[in-house]
Amino acid sequence: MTQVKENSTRNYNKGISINNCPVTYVMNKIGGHWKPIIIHQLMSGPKRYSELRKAIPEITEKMLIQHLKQLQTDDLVNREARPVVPPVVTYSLSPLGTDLTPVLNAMVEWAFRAQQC
Amino acid sequence: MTQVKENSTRNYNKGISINNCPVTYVMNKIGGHWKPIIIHQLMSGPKRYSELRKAIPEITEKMLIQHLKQLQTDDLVNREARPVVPPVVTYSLSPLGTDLTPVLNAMVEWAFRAQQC
DNA sequence: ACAAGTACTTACCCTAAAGTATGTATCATG
DNA sequence: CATGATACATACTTTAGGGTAAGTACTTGT
Repeated sequence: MTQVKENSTRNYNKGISINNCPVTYVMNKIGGHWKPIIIHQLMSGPKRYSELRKAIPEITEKMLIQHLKQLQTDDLVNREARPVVPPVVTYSLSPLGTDLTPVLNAMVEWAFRAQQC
Repeated sequence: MTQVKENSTRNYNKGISINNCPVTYVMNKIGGHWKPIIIHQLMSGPKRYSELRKAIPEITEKMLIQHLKQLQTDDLVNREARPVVPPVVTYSLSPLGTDLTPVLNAMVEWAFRAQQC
């Protein structure tokens, strides 16, 4: 029975609220290797699961659905499943997810300015 | 002798350039648990090492200097050491680091909009 | 009857990032 | 002569995130 350390920063940061640090809050939502890439793909319009896989060839299926699920629970993407066979599942950005555009744009702008120095 | 898998996505993402994915490029610079918090602290002006420690009580010294070093090599913060005893070391945002302000502001704005929904 | 396509699921492994704990150099001061 | 203050360094451990590989359910086409 291995003890879980409740008061570690690791655990603390998980439940961090917007009031503690808004930037950390955002990082928890869109941080990591894959989430920004997935969001970026969906910014060019809704896509089926298989289309996302083709658009991001390096991602594994596990990572793809795992992050898509997380993005759903965070209300950044919507999932629409048509009950046909073979299944047709379409993912799209929610209004909240669409609102991320200025954030990602600011990042891209900074990235190019950083490159020039 | 354990083989290192050269062609893993893990390794691939490390050397990712701005041309592949600007957002991932930015994430590599300011992502993680602590970097945004440190940058945010320095946005209110230069601070000594000990001041940063007091301002971010949860961070360990190891994490603090480790990320300060990384931020230096990425040219986001400057380090100024006065050769006195006891030492006086002051950290401040570089011009490039200061340029991150719109990015962090966009994040904060989005965070508060997200909270209302 | 079996391969193919779709959208997942699950079990197991590996590593990088984060955390813990302790040590170092220098000098002023009591 | 030992303590305190500052700004680190370093060895070891833990954990969360990511990766690999294989399996599932359902139906259409051959």
